[in-house]
Amino acid sequence: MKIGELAQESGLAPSRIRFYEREGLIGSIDRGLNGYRQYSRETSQVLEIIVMAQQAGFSLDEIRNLLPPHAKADWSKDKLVAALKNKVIEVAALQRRLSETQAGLEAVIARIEGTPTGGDCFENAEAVLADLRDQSKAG
Amino acid sequence: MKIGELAQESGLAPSRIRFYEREGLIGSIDRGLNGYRQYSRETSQVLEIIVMAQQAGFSLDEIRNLLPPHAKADWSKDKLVAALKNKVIEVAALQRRLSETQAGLEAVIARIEGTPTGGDCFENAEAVLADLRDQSKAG
DNA sequence: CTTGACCTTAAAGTTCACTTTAAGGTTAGG
DNA sequence: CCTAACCTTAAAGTGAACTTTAAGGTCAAG
Repeated sequence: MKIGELAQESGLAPSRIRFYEREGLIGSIDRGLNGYRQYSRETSQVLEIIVMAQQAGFSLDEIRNLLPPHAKADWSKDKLVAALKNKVIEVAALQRRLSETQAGLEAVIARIEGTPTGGDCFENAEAVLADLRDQSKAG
Repeated sequence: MKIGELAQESGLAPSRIRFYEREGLIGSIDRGLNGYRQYSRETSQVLEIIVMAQQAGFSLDEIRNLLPPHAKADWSKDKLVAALKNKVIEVAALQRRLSETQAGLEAVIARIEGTPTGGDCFENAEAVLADLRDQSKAG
């Protein structure tokens, strides 16, 4: 699979895939005799994980440190299981970060909406809205 | 409240607060006779909303369009809450996807650990990769 | 055997979201 | 009065994450 096809499949620009290679997020890959990169289908999995991790708020630096042994397909059973378990850990990390984001969003929504029974929250929301309104008028 | 105090309270650098003002995320505020900015206590909550929205993946451009009053007095609460809830749904979808990935990975690990260690490691790897592919497409 | 769509590299450019700098004005404490 | 710690501005600088450009090599079709 050449870089254009991988780009098509993954939805990422070829320049971006080459950039990730330069940055060490994906390991070095096979080259054909012409020097063209030859990718395995596994690579689009890796790209997918990178994109998801980014959406969860990880920097490329964090993602690089999160995906350590991008050893190539010299798959022994142990290596394979180790790599997969690594992925499990990494996915769990993404989930934790997303949960935090989720909780933060819910908290903000609750404060803005105000709760029917909580006078404190309502008062808070009113204050927030009043402040927003004041600042908007002034600007 | 001067900008340094607001910075202290909100955890944002003064330069960042001025930057948000320049960018139109917070309206221009009162100035003392000396020209110093005078903030109300609620401003730190506006900043909190901005930071939370950023963590949820909103760009400053999106946040700016979310906050100011383009129309009348009914401008922001519904719009803002709707956008935030939309983001919650997006994040939840991402989490579901990750849960599926997680379950798939664990199933694959269990399967590999339950197979005998024969000479067909490569065959195993191929089967595993096929599983991963199916998993990602099902998600 | 040329055309055009691919691929290669290194290097420079872009956008976003800030921060730092430069040059100054203000205010509280000794 | 002096100093230090605040505040002001405009403009330049930074780092992350890419993209674009320049200059060229490869390859299938006509």
